[in-house]
Amino acid sequence: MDAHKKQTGESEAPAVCKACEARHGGICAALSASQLVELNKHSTRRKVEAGNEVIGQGESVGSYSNILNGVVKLSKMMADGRQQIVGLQFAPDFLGRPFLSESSVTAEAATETEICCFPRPIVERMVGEARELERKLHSQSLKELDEARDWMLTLGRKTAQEKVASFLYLIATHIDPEKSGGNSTTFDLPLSRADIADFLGLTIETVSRQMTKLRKENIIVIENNRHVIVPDKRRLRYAAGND
Amino acid sequence: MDAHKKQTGESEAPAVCKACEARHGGICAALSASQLVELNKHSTRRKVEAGNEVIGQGESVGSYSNILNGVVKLSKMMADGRQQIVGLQFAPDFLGRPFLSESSVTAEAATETEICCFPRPIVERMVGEARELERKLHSQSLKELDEARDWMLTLGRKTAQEKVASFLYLIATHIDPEKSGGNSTTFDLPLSRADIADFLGLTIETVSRQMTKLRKENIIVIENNRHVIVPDKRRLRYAAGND
DNA sequence: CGAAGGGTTGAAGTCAGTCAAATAATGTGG
DNA sequence: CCACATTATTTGACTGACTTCAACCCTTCG
Repeated sequence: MDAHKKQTGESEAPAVCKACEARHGGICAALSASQLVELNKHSTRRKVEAGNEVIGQGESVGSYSNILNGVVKLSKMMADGRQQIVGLQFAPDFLGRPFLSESSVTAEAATETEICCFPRPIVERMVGEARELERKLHSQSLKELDEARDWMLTLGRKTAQEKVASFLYLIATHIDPEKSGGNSTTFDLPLSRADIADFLGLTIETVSRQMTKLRKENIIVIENNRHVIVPDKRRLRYAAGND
Repeated sequence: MDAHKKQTGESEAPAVCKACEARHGGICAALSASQLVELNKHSTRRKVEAGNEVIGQGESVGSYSNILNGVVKLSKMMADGRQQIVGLQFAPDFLGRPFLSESSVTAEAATETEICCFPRPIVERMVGEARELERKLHSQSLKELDEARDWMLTLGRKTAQEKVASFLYLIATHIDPEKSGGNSTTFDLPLSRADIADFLGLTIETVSRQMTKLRKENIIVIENNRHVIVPDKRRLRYAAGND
């Protein structure tokens, strides 16, 4: 059957892609099978350990990539070292901006992360050819913009308590491996207290205090510092000030 | 000459557009002369007084528009009334998101503003036809995303003093009617103290106090509460923590 | 003139930051 | 597997930046 398709000029999606975590929903979903084959020829899977940079702020970008699993944090730093995480990216998000060689943020793996890397020229050619791909990139940008603006409200107007609850709620609704059947969830925090603090515009100590406060109010249960159980997502959402 | 062009099927840009403030740099720059004529047939100029809504949060959008002059603020509000301005838009920015009927923010004129309105269906058809237009919209989204993330750093990590300086610097570099020859500038604040507070995640009082502090440090001169003189933009930039 | 809205200023209170120390988790070499 | 070093997190006491509450000023407008 594969042979037949090849004879007629049609191509099947590469086997790696078929099994790919990011095949659907990601940028690749906007490509035809033959484009996928083309892209796949030059793409390489890469494991990035927690804490390693994917793209440096103001660095020239050599390649683009899709997140296959794990969490990538986007951050900005001031001259004096103050830092702010400006976004979190999950599978199957696309990293990088075709045609813009400079990145305005630093992208760093928050957890152990797997990415699928594409060389710059290939991606840029494909963006030119496949309109669907451009649309997909545009819509991801819009999604990121909405998230950024939501977070501005959190940073500017919420209390420390609400900020921490907002963060936990964000993770609960993004990591969520469908195990969330009903109103309860469970997950491992992808970020250290220091990262959470940088995301929320707080200090480590305040994050810690608010976590224990949420724990004492039975809104969350914490095991091993990283594992969190949310018995009732609505309560968490409420604590986050989301209604 | 116009007649000749019409005979050959070519068309000239409409007169209104030729004189338009947003003709260059704006979305219209991505359109051919004939598309411009087409769009112009259905577009209407509208004046919006300061304080009036252009698009409501969660409201269905009846039309899109270009800002011709003035400043539009994008804001979000929490259930209990706390508010955060998540973006400022200047001419020749485009307002609205083709194909998305719901807006996640409220757009309100901060100053008296003139906009050029286009009916939804026309814009959406054109986006489908003109790839250049789609690109332009995408690149405006990316610009807004960068601005949003810059502001996240301001909201999360800067002091009240730096926030106010950042705001003034932002305005100085955006209003800037080329009169800024060298290092000094002058402008009228497009936002009230209340709006500035909502933009910076502060209270009116804190904004006021920081303004007088900057005044006493001779970084700015204030006349009539709204008119600001910046003798040295570099000093303001420094006060904003931008290096 | 008096009312109303926007802006400034002052005094007191509070939330989150800072500094410091204790405790828990993680890793390393023996 | 243990003793130790190292790092991450929690907890406490104190400080300080920003908020809150309140009064006041100034301009505008009926």
